[in-house]
Amino acid sequence: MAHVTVTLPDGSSRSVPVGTPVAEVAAGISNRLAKAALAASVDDRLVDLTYPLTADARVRLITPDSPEALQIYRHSTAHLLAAAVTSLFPGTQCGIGPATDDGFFYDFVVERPFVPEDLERIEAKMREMAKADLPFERQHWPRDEARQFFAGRGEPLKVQLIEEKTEGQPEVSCYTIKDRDTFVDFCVGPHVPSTGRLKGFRLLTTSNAYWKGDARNQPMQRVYGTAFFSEGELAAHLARIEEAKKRDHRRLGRDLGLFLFHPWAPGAAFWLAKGTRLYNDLAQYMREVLYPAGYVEVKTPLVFNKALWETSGHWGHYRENMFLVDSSDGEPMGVKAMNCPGHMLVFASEVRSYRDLPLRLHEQTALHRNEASGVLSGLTRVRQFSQDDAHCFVTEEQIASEVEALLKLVQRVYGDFGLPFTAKLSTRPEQFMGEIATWDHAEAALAEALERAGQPYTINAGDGAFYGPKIDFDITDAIGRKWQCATIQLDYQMPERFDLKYIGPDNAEHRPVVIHRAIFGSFERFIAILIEHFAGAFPLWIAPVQTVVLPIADRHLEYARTVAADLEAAGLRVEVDGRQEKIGYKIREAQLQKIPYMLVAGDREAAEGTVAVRSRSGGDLGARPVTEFVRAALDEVTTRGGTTVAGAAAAVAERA
RNA sequence: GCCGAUGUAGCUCAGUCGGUAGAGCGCGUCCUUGGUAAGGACGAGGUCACCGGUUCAAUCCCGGUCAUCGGCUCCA
Repeated sequence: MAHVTVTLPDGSSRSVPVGTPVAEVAAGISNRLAKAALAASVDDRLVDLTYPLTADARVRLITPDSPEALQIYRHSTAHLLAAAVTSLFPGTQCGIGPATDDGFFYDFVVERPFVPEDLERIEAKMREMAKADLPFERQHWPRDEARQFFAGRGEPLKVQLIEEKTEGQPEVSCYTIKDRDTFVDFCVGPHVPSTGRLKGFRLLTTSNAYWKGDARNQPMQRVYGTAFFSEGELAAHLARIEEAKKRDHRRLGRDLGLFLFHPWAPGAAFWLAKGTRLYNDLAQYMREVLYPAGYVEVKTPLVFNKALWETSGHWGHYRENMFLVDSSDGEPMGVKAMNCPGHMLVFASEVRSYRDLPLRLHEQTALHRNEASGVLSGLTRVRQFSQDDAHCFVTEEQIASEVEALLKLVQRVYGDFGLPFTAKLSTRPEQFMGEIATWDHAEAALAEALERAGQPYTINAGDGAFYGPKIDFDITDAIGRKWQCATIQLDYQMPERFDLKYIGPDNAEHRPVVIHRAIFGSFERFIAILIEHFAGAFPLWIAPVQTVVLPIADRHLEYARTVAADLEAAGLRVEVDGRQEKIGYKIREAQLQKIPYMLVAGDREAAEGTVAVRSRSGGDLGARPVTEFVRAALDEVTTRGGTTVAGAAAAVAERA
């Protein structure tokens, strides 16, 4: 019998008869591997364990530890869901059911929307089918036969998928799960060998979706679920969802008196006293970072003539997202949705020399974008917001060094907030403007800057903006969620549209390049992230109220006010809780407001010029002279104590 | 914008199978002056989101509007 040679990841190889399923290769290595294997990678293609080896190949078994494993496992769980649904609700049409970042979903066409009780029934059916350990069987069908089969079953969506995905192929693959009925799904796979492998899953919610995500198409019911290899990991994930709910900035924003929303201004926050404090402090922090880095701050108009937006190109592409207002002469004007066009006008307002470059314009004024009503959400998706926006006008040659400086700013700012982050370089998309040589040069400049700044990054090929490549940053918060905040985008188009020029050393006109960049992104969104990251327990240096003085009895109120005045004079943000309540009550309130330090003032303290310090996270620290506390607190502010991820985790551990 | 759900006191929520409503917390007054996470008594708060319809009667049923929440990106 003919043999093929299998090469394993460790470089070793072995010879097996032609047609041997990869599962047997696993069995030949070890029992443990055979039991753990879910699928395999053959010459970098993911396949089932039943896949027969017909040629020499590199083979890697996929086990729960493999990077691809969870995705396969979740996709199989989605199939199990579909099998359960079609079994319980005959006549249901299936759409698609992919794995997602933290679970899976499957879309169905059903008679009536699912209710929570349906989910319970479906999940119970899934467990029953998992317990029965039914095999996922792969079949190869002639394409026409498959089309007829699904058409005959009243599954036109599957027919459509077959037509779109397998054009020109003689055969298509389907997977079956045989229960009382046989569930058949058109699917490229791979899948785990049998339903018995699926354990830690849970259905979460249902929602509406459309076929192919297009509202003009067939409405469908989407069932979301999540799945992990073990019950323990599943429980941890569900706990994380609960934790995220507790940290929801919309709830904390109200509880902590930071901001509110009103139905009469949808998508626009009212910043209350404490929230404004935080907002302004962040704005000031950013100025203190940017001014020494050579930025100048400007304020440009909020409302512009149509001509500006026509020149920038936004009138054609972005108008439906802009608020338009009438002017006295009847011409519509656009409320600004971004600062760049205004900054182009600032640049163009003078003759610029190469000696003036880089010119860095920073702006924090409000922007408005008319987001669809259904997408508004807390501070993370709003209609009115401000960015820590800036545009750097540079020469072609300055790109790399300017971006390197920017990367260092990003590293510094996220470091100050204790937020870990990753960078990704997005390169030329299929639809792009300009010359390929220019793009190549720009991408090389960005890569060079990343290397020089010592910034690890991944490449997101083809994901750049049509006007230039970019670097995006994802920060990871205290409970592991990723948020895209900072961005650095090269733009060759906007200078072109506004016919920007500078005079070079050769005394000729040249076109500058614009770098759009933001580090926080928007103040609104960044504050939302900070609230959720710190669970509302801000480190001292950004806490809107840093200390509260708690007099024990009325006779200590005067002393408490003296203490507060001292703290305030030292630059600390302080309140006095002079209400006629017991000290335990005041402490409880201060803890719930997540105020970093509580200073108890009674007879002993008033007599000795001390305060009894209680820390939000560390409890009673004992009496200390006021001056000593001030010194320690100011030191903590300067060093940004409590900002690290570990500090945030400690804050979480505090009683909620 | 689309689909679904929700909207009752400042907050969290009960409730009314159609007869205009309640709790806890918070708030106010009084008593209490208390030493590290809730002292006590009394009291004030509601056009039951808004507009319209059905009805003798609507917070409840019907229609519309607004807002909020979950989705609407994940492509065998």
